[in-house]
Amino acid sequence: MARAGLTPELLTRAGAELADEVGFDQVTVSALARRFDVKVASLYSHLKSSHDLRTRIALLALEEMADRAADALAGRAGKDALTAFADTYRDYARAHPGRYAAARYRLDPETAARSAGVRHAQMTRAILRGYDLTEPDQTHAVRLLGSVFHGYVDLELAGGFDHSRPDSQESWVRVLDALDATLRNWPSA
Amino acid sequence: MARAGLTPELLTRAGAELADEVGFDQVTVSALARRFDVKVASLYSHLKSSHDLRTRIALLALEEMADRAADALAGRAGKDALTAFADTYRDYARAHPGRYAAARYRLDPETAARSAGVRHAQMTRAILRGYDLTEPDQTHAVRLLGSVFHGYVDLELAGGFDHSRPDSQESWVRVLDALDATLRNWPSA
DNA sequence: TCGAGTTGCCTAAAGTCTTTAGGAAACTGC
DNA sequence: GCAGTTTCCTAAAGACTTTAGGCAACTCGA
Repeated sequence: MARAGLTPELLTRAGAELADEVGFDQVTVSALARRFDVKVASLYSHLKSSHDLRTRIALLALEEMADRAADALAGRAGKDALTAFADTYRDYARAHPGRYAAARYRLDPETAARSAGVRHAQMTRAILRGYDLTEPDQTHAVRLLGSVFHGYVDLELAGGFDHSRPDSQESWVRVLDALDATLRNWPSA
Repeated sequence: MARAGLTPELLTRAGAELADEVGFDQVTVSALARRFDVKVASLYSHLKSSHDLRTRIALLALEEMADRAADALAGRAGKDALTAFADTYRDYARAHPGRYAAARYRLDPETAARSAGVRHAQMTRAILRGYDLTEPDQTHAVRLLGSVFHGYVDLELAGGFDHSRPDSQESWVRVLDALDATLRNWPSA
């Protein structure tokens, strides 16, 4: 029988597409096998387990987001950098909801340390260089930014802002305005 | 054979405990049946489906959180109300991670409209009465608060702040300080 | 280019979970 | 105490995960 030419990378990309189409938690080894017209057991030559597949998709999503964020950040500083960064995050989530959910998949500490999650943290700190914060306030601010970005995008994706006025885009802009103001006037302890 | 005396309410409570012990996505009809020493099919006299079980747990969690938040809010205003509200949210999540995850389970619009989620929104608006915001800024602020609370708690629960200094409690306090300052000096459009 | 070794896909099978159908024992109320 | 209802059961089918073992299809050295 002709070989299908599967590789872990190919399966991961297809898994990411599947996630965007049907949701990250609907990504199964079975569904992926179906997509390649191959028996389920065959995939186990390339993937250790269902968890392995999910982890690979998560790492892919983190990489993609970090790459886009890095592009967006190039040559920007201050509020300009803040909004560019935040927008890539939100835009990615809306274009790729399954991948975004994947990026929130719980990784074990070693995997997380080797992931592009580290670059995210570095970029967040880079943005804060445009504001006048020193440790430990900078760390507090990193956590605030992470919370707002993740929280807003997550609620928006869950449909939380769907059926109320004003529309989400408007709130997003105003939330970023508020965040910028907060960073410029960070209250001391 | 003696009856087990199951009811949807009993099963929901047990499901919530199970969620806190093993995680919300590990809550299955099978595991619940095991816990009551009863065959799986028996539970289908009380629950429509696995989705029904999850929905009930979600509604329970939303109720519990709203009740605690209402208690915490009684007699408080301004920053005092803000932190009390935020703390009940975070404390609940840390004490009941499975239930907290359940509260984020996607409900269909009608169910959501009948859920305690509505009370959460009302309480958030009540807190903002202590600040000087009018529509549509109040709505933007509601969304900001929801994002920060949810985002922070979610990241913290995912272990995002585990292995770095300063500890999460300290950041939480400073984030709430910053949020209070933001609301007091909300930037106009 | 041909044989040896490796790899990739297969069948088979066991264990998990969900859900429905249909039956019998245990309750309920008249 | 009997009729009707409810609750739990057995049985079964369908989906997903994972492992074991087999054979065909590649790869490479001689």
